[in-house]
Amino acid sequence: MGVKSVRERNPRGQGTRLSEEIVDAASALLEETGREESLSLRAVARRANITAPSIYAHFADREAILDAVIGRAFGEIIAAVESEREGVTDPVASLHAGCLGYLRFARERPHRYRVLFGRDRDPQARPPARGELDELVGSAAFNVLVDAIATCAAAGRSDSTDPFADATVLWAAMHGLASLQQGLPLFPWPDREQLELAIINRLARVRES
Amino acid sequence: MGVKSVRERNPRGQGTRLSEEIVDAASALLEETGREESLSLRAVARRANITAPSIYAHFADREAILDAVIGRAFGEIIAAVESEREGVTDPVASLHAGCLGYLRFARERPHRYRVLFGRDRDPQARPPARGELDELVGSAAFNVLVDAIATCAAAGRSDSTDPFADATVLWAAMHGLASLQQGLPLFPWPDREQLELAIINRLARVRES
DNA sequence: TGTACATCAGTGAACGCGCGTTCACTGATGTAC
DNA sequence: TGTACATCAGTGAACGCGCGTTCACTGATGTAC
Repeated sequence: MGVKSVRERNPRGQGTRLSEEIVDAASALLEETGREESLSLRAVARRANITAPSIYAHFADREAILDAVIGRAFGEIIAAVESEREGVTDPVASLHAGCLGYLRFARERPHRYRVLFGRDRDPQARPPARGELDELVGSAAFNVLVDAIATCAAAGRSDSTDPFADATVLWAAMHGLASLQQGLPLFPWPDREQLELAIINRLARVRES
Repeated sequence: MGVKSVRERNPRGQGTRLSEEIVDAASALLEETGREESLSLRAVARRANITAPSIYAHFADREAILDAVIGRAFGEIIAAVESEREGVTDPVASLHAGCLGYLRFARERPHRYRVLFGRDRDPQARPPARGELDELVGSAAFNVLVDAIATCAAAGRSDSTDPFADATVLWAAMHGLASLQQGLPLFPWPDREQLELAIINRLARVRES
């Protein structure tokens, strides 16, 4: 603040370094403000200690920065779920671990989670790129959930006869719980873990032990 | 367009008429664009065939217009649910009717639904007013759902032992389904009604007939 | 019935601001000779 | 080893725009006499 510092220039071949620093800055800004619309190109540049035009060497426009932030957040939530499931072999325990990990990510990184499915974006603008992203990375992640339910069913631990449909409702329910809990903190929420397990067990049709 | 028309002035005592026309204009604009941020004070004024400063006689600021739009949408979804349940006496059928009505509203009026729980708003700004609104009208609507489940349980048609918690997860799941279906239209959604009934019956613990 | 006047719904000009994007440029760094 | 030079990451000024909000005002309408 006040001190006018000129950024120390990156060495030659390291064009990607600034590119990553820009996404860092945008992600940090998002985490702070929680508002997608506060990620203006100029605000991101200020945060990265850079002048606004410098960004154009790395991103086509403001929208492209947002795409990069979303892409990174996608990777983060997938990693969070996978790390939670790591080493868990029991099918039901594995389903629980993954789902609880998903919900934990949404709870602990609310702004990052929100940007994944918030969909505040102009529907007119670049639907192809957005669609591709969602289809590819999203469906890959979704298939993990389908498999988890199918594995439970194969092991006789779930009554699911349509793992795809059951995964769909389970995912929708988890998303709804995550969204509402962060949107309505004043609501008198019952015990969180009880809600989460009720959703998982009932929608994945887990057999009562 | 191009034709500069001066608005025909409202008669004396009818100050509320313009007030309603402003909310009309804002709601229409929201329905068209689907983006909360496109409801700029000036855009609303243009849509209402009014100059921007005229709005200040009726609303304190831009945010107040949004509050009015949200308030109206709340009334609309409550009316939609109630009209769907009207005349249905069977407890389970009544629960189904209300929930399907909720989901139908979300599907047919996606932008209005989104503004209810979208929560894209500055968390710093006027949390008290927002909180009041949510607590009062929101919890009244929510209690309808709790009662519906409790009635099913009392009639032996549901195994719910905690209607409040079950209503919470059911609501969250419905919200998630509504949000995702409108956010990810390219997802290969299974049969909609099957999903909806699965969510309702499993989370409200409706007994299989 | 006729006229003067107070009311007040709505206007139009102006302000300062942050925005996205463009353009010509600068100057440290690595390389060729 | 020393020097001239091309590269290119990043700068700084400028553009036009829509925004929220303020201010002094206008002029049709209802009312008091």
